[in-house]
Amino acid sequence: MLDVENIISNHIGVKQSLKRRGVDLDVELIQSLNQSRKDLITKSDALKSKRNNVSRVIGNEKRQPTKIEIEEMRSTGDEIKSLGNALGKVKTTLTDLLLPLPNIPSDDVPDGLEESKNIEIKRWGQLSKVHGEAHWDIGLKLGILDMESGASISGSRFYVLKGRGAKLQRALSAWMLDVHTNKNGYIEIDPPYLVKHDTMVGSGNLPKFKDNLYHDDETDLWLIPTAEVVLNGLHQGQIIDPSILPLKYVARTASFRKEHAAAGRDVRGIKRVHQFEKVEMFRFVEPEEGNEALEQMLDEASELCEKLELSYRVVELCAGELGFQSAKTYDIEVWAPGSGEWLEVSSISNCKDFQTRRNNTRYRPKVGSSTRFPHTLNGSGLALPRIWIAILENGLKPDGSVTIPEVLHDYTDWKQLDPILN
RNA sequence: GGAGGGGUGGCAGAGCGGUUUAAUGCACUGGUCUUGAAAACCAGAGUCUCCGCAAGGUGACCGCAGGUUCGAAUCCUGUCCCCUCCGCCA
Repeated sequence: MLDVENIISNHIGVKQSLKRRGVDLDVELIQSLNQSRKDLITKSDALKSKRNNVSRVIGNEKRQPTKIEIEEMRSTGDEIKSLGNALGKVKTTLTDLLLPLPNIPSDDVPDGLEESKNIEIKRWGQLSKVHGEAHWDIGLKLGILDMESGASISGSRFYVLKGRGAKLQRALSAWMLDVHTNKNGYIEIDPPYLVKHDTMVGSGNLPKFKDNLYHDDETDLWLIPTAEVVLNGLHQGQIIDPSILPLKYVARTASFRKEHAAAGRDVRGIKRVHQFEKVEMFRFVEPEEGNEALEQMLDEASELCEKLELSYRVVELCAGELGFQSAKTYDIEVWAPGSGEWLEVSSISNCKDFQTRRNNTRYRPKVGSSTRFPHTLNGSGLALPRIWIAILENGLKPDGSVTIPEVLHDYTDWKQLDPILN
C-alpha cells in the first residue's frame, strides 16, 4: 500500500510515477478524505477527553452522578458514537481507494507500457538451432508426462508426471533448495498452502486479483498462487528484531492459479497450468540494502540456470509491465527449442515497503528509535514445470533419449531419460 | 464434533464497574557509586493516532468485533486463537 502522507506531500511525483504504469491517481479525492478523517478524529478525541474527565471526577469523589451530568454525558456519548461511525466510513472509503493502487516504479525502471518496451540486459549460452520436439511429445513418448490423466482427473490445464518425470521434478526441487540453504544462506520454510484473506491482502493479491485465486467459501481460505504470499506473511503485525535482518527465506510449494486471463493461450503442454511447483526466494531487508539484494537474487537464480546448462536471457521490465506489488523486476527466461520460445522461469522483484505497509511488518533499527518498514524482495528460484520443459527440449538427443544436467545426477541416480526404461 | 479451562505490556503475573494514569517481579535503557565491572540505589521505558515549528499535549490499544453504562481490562453477546480430556482420523 502506498503511504498517504507521501501521496499528499509528494503528489506531483507520485502521480507522474503511477502514470508511467498507466494508472491515473485522484490525489484530490485522497487528500480530502484524509482531511475529513483527521477532522473527525480531532473532534471525537476532544469529546472523549471531556467524558474521561467527568468520569474521573465522579470516581474520585465516590458519589453518584447528578441527573444533569448523566443527561449531558449521554448526549456526549451519542455524539462520539456518530462521529465514530462517520470516521469508520471515511476510513473504509480511503483504504478501498488505496489498496488497489499498485506500487510506484523505481526511477531507474525503463518507460513503456507494453512487452516490447522491456529491455534485454543479458544473454547466456548458445541457442539450440535445431527445432526439436516440444515437451508434450517428448514427455508422452518417454511415458513421463500424462496429459490425458490430468485432464480426466481434474480437467484442462492439469497434468500428471510419472516415473522418471516425477523424480526429475523432485530432484530439481531438492537440488534448488539445497543450493539456497547450503550456499546462499536461506532459511527453508515449508508453509501452509491455504491462507486467510488478510494474508492475501498483505502480499497484494487481494483485493484486486481475486479472479485468479482459488477460494474455499466454507472456511474463507485462499489457495496460494505463489509461496511469496506466505513468506511475506510470516511477520505480519510484528516488529522484527533488527539483528536478524536481512531475513532470507526459501520455500518449495505448489502454486495455484485460475489463469482466466490467459484463457485460450498456451493450452498445449504444461507451460501454463492451474497447479505447479515452484521454489521461491524471499527477503526482508533494510531499505538501503534493497538494490544490492535484488542483484544478488538475480545472480542466484541465473546461476541455477547456468548449472542446469540452460540458455537464458534476463529482461528488465518496463514500468507498465511490472507486477502490481513490484517497484522493479527482472525476468529470467530460458530458451525452449522445441516450443520455440522463451519461457519465463523466474521473476525477481523489489517490492520495497509496499507489502510491509500492508502487513504492518516493521523493525526498529536501534533501541529507542522509531520503527521503519523493511523492504521485501521475492524471486523464483526457479519455477519447475518450465525448467522441466527446458531440460527435456534442450536435452533431447536424436535417439529420443534426454540428457539430464550433471548437477542433478546425485538426486536422480540416473543420467538420462530413456524411452525403454520409463 | 463434544466437555472444560484460558488469552493482560519483551516475558512472567495481579486486577474482575469509578483512587488503574494497568500493581509487582524479571529482562531492558540512562544515571549515581566504582580504577573497571558486579551489586545496590535513582530514574526511564510499549504501539498507534490526532493537535503542535517545537516543547508538549489529546485519544485509542488488556486476542478481535459489537453491546450495556454517566463511566468497562472488569458485565453481556458474537468471533478467533491456545491448552486439557473424550470421539473421529492421515
